[in-house]
Amino acid sequence: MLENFFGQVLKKLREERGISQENLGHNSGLDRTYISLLERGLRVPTIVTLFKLAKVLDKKPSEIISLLENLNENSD
Amino acid sequence: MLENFFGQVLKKLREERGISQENLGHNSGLDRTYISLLERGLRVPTIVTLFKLAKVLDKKPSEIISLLENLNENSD
DNA sequence: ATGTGACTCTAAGTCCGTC
DNA sequence: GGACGGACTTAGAGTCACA
Repeated sequence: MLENFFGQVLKKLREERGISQENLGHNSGLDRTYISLLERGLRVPTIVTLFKLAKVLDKKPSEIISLLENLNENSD
Repeated sequence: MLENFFGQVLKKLREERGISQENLGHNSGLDRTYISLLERGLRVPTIVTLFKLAKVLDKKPSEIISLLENLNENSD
């Protein structure tokens, strides 16, 4: 369920920044609808995409992965 | 050059564990030739693949990403 | 401002092999 | 044991129209 966890984390971080999917998409060079796919767990990003998103969210990529680890531990 | 950095890190961690590409591939459920592609910087993994590799390498996925960040900072 | 379906295109990942 | 190639299948990257 890593896709879903990533989606949850992404949405949470985005909302913490108070920006829209549209804004995040634009500033990371990704399509708005693609952000939507990620947040709904319908896509799993490559690490390149992870780095792009992290930059706009003002987080280290490793911090985002770390959040994922926490969710992932309590589930398999 | 994120692909190249990931390849370097992967190779380093694998050799530290003293296992072959074949072994890493088998234990992570990935193809041996794909491990080779990753190490040579010809492919970039998804985060799902990252988690699979990290497990066999006995590292946290975030630790691996962290190593990447260090390499990446001094280059763009 | 977002969800969703229906795409196309490219890259992830596999499987065969040779050197 | 690993580099490298070809041919392949699957899934991510990226876009658009519409609700």
